[in-house]
Amino acid sequence: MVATIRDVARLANVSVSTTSRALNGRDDVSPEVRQRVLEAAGALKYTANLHARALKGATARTIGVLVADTSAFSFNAPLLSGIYDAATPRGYAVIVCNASASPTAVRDAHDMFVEKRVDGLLLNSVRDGPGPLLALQAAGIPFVLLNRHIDEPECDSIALDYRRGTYLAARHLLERGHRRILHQLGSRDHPPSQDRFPGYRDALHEFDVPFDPGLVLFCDTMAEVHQHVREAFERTPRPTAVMAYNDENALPILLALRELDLRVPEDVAVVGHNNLAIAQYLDPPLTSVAHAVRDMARQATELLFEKIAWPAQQEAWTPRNVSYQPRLVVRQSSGTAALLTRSA
Amino acid sequence: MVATIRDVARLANVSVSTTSRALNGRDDVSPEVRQRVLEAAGALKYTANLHARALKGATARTIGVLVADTSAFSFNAPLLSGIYDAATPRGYAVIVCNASASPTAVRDAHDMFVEKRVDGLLLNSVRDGPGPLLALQAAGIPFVLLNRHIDEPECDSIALDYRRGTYLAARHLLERGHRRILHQLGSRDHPPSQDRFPGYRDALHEFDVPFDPGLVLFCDTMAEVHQHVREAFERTPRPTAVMAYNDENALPILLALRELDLRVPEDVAVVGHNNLAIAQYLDPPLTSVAHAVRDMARQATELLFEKIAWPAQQEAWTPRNVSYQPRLVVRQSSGTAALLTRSA
DNA sequence: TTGAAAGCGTTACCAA
DNA sequence: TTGGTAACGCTTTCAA
Repeated sequence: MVATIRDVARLANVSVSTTSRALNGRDDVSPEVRQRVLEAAGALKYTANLHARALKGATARTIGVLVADTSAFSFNAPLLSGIYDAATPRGYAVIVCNASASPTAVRDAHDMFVEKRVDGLLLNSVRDGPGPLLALQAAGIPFVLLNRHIDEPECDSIALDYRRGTYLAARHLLERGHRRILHQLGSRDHPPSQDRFPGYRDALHEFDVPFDPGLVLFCDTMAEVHQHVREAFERTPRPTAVMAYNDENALPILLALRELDLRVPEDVAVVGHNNLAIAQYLDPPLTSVAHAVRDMARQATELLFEKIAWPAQQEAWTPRNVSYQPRLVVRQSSGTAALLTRSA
Repeated sequence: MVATIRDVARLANVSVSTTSRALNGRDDVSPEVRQRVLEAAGALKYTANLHARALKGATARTIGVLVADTSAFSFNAPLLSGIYDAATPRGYAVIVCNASASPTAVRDAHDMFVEKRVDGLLLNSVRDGPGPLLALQAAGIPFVLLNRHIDEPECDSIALDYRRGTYLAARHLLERGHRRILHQLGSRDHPPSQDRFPGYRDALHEFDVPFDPGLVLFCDTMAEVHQHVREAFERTPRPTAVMAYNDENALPILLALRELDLRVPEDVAVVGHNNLAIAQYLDPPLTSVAHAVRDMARQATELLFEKIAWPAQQEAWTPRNVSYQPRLVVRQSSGTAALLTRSA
């Protein structure tokens, strides 16, 4: 179907080895022969078979990405975008797998990555614990944890500091006088939800505000967000502020508040998370915690390449744990300066 | 670094060929030997090298995806998700490339896909014209155009019918009495923008409304959407309705209208596109054109697999062009039944 | 039931 | 400067 190097050699009337050297731009080939070989290759539309190259010891120039849940759109899209940005200019291809496709998806994906002899791996899921990671280490495949952390084995990780982001949001609200702050989270067993929660407690503790478990809501869908938040605001004493799990979830929250005739920010302050482009166009513009997802992914990919290129024989690699710091973007949904004065 | 089949054979004390047969579950191996081989493989954590297999004639079980622009988040995320959903259960890996990474990105990506001998290709970009497609056909790599179309060469394509979606939205507004409908689009040279526009003209024509070029706005960023739409509503005669390029863009539009104290839907009707989850939570809930992006991607992937499995030697393949029909989801932003009566 | 050998497409090593 | 040969890891004849 496709021409091989032998076809090219035959057409150019030289040996296969000379053809190989000519195609690879080596200098021990006469200009005239090189010319003939390149013409023949062009005529036959020859493209080297990467599998053969990989078998000879070259690498496949491919990295793998294991994503926790491909349906978490607004997170995964910039994540993958950052990875491509770093990988493509280096000539690396990216294979993406979905860890939540099936119960055995994580294992299947790891097996596939090893089969394909990828040069390295970015893991956004450690659902199956340290086992697969140890296997990777044994197989000599470098990897970096992407927005996940695990204590054993000690490995490289680059993560957004959700705890700190949540802390910043909560502190901001506490500073403005809020004491009953509703904390809306995603699924109970979802790592990003678990990462956020301690930041809320940190801030409460700092302001000597007792923790009320009734103010924490775990929601699996937008419809649940809407319903649970609405119910929470119908109870007394009413919360005076809400921290949304993310900016999308702020929308059903804002709807619930409209339905209850509660004004934002006069009656209730609202803070989002992730600072999507839409946040500034909401009514009122949404205060949100900005995380550099794309940058994080890019840097994780660059760290992975550093690791791939590391001469492990000569020097031991020291694992790194990079934490990306969030930034609170204050807009009107969390109150104005006037409000600040009033409640201070 | 990693065990080969010879290591396994040596440890199990059998030949390489027997080892291969045992590992591949062939039945001409004695149970006792098979057992020994599997144990040895387990002990050495043996994983077959896919490059060697591919070289022997097996396929790499990989498909490639060329995405037009990885930063178009809300479109690409469900697109890729649908592709994974179809590919992963079949044991296929997915390599994703970004066609807008560099001027040579399309060519580079095609070269890479051929080098890697992928089994098939999904193309969401035909930026470089028919040349690369002809090359693929010559190389015998099956491909399907994903939400793109090209006349020559004749090839398989699966696309969302943006023209029809835009027509439905415009007709809906015309039926409610609107005659000055602002049409906000994305970049002028962006195919999805070009696909939408004729639908607008179709509807105007059907209602005998003359086309006013001043009512079409091309915008590259959300900030531009906000600014251009605002300017358009400050001119007289004022439009009475807006069709947003997509739901995200509806947000800066709604903001511009709020700033001008124009009520939605009483003063201005607004229609979005893509029907994101957030549409129903906006204020007012946004009428939007729903497109089944994920389904389209899944079906495109399945069509690709059908093509990959096609016995081309025996029967000629007949190209198909599937058009995914949109659905208008009417919510309050385009007016109520009362309004309909009033303006009819 | 088992094993030896050939070959997939490529590159590297040596000789010529 | 060129070409023959071996080897990468695997599967598949074909013999034994």
